[in-house]
Amino acid sequence: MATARLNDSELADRAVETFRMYGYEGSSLNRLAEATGLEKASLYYRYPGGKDQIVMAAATHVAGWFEQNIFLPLAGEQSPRRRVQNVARLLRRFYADGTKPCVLDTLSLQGGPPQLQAALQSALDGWLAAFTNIAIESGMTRTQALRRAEDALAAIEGSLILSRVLGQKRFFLRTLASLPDLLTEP
Amino acid sequence: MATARLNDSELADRAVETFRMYGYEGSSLNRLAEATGLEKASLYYRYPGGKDQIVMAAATHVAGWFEQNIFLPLAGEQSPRRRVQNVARLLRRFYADGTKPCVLDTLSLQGGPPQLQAALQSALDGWLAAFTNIAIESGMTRTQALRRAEDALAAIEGSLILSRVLGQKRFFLRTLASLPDLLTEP
DNA sequence: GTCTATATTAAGATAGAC
DNA sequence: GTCTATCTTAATATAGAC
Repeated sequence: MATARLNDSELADRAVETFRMYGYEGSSLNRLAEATGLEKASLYYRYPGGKDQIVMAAATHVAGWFEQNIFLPLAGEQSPRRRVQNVARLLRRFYADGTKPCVLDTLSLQGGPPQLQAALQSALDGWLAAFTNIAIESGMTRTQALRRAEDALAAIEGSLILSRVLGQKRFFLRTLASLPDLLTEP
Repeated sequence: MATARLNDSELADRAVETFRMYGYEGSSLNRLAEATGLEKASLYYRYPGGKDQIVMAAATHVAGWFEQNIFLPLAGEQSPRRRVQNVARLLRRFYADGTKPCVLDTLSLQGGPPQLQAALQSALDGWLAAFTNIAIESGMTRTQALRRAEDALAAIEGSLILSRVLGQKRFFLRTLASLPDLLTEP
């Protein structure tokens, strides 16, 4: 058997980059083929279910990224504040200083397979829980911590839109800078 | 000359509804025809430039809606707080309690004509200016007012995403409820 | 001004060679 | 496992009747 040009993780990663920029409907197989360096037929070999299977693999891959770069670091050894600072740094890279959209936004538009919405919901739920937990650990009540987590998530997603539409990174970067206080100062 | 089934305003309104749900790439002429009740050929008669012209008309129409339902009410006669409460009510209807996405989000993805991004940027700039002005009028410094306006916009856009992905209106509704304090309490 | 019918291009998807 | 070639369907767009 011939060896694959890209492993599943690299392949899903390229797919995520395409879906986050163009959305589900805008991510044609031609664009996905170009982004991955594979021909359309090769994509069908890797994902017999076609575009729907590719987008689900992309969603799963992003959920894994959240696991590694948000959930795990937030459950680490350092002080809560340092852990949040670390996560903010990782988020800054993932969103390229606010120049790249969030898949939770992009892929939650109408269109795509029904399970996709469930996958996005699950990923966002996990993210909210991770933020809530670090806020509780920082001394907040459950209610207050939940509220801070929701505000933080909304601020991240909202500032990404402002940064994208106005072409200015400062909105997103400022939100990241506010994260430590928001999540760890009761 | 035969009389049009829909005037330009009604037509643009249906187009906006389609674009906000499906984005630019997902809004095929078939979907636009279904949403407007016109055949594709009739859409080309009204908009010879095709889909690109339709999306620009939609963007212009939304900018007009902002003018009428945000800028003008915020420059009204009542107290600043009452004016913001009024705008919050209008926003609640426009976003259907947080169940419908914002075109500034949906249409700012990759794809579509280049002028579209300029139109969205201009609409968002106007919205920010209107929010900033009411905050200044409420006694804030220019710097503080600008900051509050940006935070308010990001909170609106971000909470719309949370509400959409998690299927819960409360995120968006809570943001609307916080608007009067955010924009009029120094 | 809107329609039916049709042309043209791109999208999603498969077959079979290497 | 990836490719070229091809099929089928849907998309954008136009022609011409009413």
